[in-house]
Amino acid sequence: MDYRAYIAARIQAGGLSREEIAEAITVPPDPSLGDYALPCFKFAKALRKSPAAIAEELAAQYPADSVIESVAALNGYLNFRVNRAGLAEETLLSIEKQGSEYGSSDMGGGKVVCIDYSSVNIAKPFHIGHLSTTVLGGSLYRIFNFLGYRAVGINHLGDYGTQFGKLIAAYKHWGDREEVQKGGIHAINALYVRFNNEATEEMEREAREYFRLIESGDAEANALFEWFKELTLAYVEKIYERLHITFDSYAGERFYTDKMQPVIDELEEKGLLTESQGAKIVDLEPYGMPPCLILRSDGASLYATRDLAAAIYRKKTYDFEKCLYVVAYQQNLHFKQVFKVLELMGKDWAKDLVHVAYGMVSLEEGAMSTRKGKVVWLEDVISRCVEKAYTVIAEKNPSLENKERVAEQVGVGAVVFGALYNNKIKDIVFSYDKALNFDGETSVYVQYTCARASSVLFKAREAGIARTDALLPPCDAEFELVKALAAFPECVVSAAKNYEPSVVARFAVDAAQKFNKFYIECKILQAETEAQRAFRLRLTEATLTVLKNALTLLGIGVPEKM
RNA sequence: GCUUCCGUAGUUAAAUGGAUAUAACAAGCCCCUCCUAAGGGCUAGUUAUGGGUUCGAUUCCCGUCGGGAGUACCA
Repeated sequence: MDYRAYIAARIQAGGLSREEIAEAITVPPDPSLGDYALPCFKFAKALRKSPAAIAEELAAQYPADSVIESVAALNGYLNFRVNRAGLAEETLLSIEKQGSEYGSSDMGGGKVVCIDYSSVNIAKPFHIGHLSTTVLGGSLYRIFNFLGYRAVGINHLGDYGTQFGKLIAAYKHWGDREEVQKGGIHAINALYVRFNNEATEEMEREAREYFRLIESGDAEANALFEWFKELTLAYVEKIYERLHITFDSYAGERFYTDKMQPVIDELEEKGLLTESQGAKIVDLEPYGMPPCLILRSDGASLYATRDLAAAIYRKKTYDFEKCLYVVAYQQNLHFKQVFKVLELMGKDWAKDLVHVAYGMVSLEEGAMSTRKGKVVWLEDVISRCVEKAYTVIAEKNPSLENKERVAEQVGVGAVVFGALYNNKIKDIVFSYDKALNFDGETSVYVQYTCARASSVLFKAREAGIARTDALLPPCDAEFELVKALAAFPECVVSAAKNYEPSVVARFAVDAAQKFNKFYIECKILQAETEAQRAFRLRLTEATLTVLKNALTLLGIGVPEKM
């Protein structure tokens, strides 16, 4: 039931449409005021009356019924109280019927949303800075699928550039096949770092030559490159598995090597390409932006050139309704330029390209720097969180089976949640202190709440208490919980609309807080009456379902016990 | 310089233009003969600054201050 529409249909005020009234209906800051409220200030001018008077009048006229039980005017607000049992019944039935699908919808109608995220660079291990794009993208992928879209996850590999020439040169000078095979990506990265620190003029020249060899299809150079790529992918896939991240495509920059020329031709045809300082550019001066570089003065393509080709390819291949780029705000200008160039090329779908920008990660001692060794590797953060989880479990619940498995869910969950809980645009200063804190507004809190609920339900089953569709008018704590659960579907929609998984993360904590208040205030198994116990068990089960759905959208597992 | 983002308790943050600005962490104090204390309760403490728009601004606009990012051949 859409309560806003229901209320709006029963109100006539100042010639406003029902939609406008429904839109204006809010939720009061304090539940003791009511469940819904209509601020009457907007009507004051048209009706030439004070908001307070209008509210009084509307309150007197409003036909209370079995859905909206009472109406009261206060401070220019019209406050509505819904029938608690009615809302509870509707919400519980809907959760019970839909189960793990509760909160999903078909609003996407099967339309495609491409999501470009994580985008690993060959030969570069993940540090903590790669976490945001990976888990934000991974969560958006799930959220859009949940809402009936067809999400296409794209890992736009960073597999093109002169750095790979450098890498091969470094390997040729200092590398050892066995060591690299054994050391994997960190061994490769060490070679690259060493090159940047120690390379001579001569080696720089070699690096450029190796890059040329890769480009011209030289067998040996390509074999080395492919080997580095394999080692990189083997490494990231392990991490993706732990984070529950998947992709539908690994088409990276190299994939577009042969797809750039047509774009350049098209730019030329459309008269957008001009020469400046020896380079080919698209002039964006009229739009207040620096030029978009398409070809360097030596004829080589650039980042923007490949992104243009990639966007066109994706539109052609997937016919997306939207294409999201989950990339740090550092690249705001780059995407503004690329999107603008596509618009100038007459691609009407350029408006469907969205740069989902997020904040930067630094360390307490400042910006990360691989060269200076100021770096926090992602796998280290994950292992430390999992270890901490294991330690806590061993201490608090020594008899728990599957300690490793639970520790993995808890530890990984904490890492993921830490990156998804706040607005994505916020910068993050990483610290182990914060990462390892499992108290308060964390995934651990939500998981713990789930474990409590599971435990109650388990004990009920053990005692042979059957599931029922018992319903009672909820008390305050019960009703606050019901309202929280009822809000989940619109939370998911809001998360998708704003490309903001934090909405779901915040929902999970809020619902968990409401459950814990209920859990403390209302005895479930030892309720006073059987009907009360049955209703509370029903509410507990529904809470568990919804919290699971929320955490699943974030890519976080839910242990039954912990 | 220009462009752009950000500025809320000691800290990290929340708040489609709405009522007394909301949580968590840290601090102090309480609560396990009772469904998991990774929990609950209590105390104390916040919108950088000056204008403007509005019945009403943390939110929108302009300025100032402070911080981040970007600003032509890296990605």
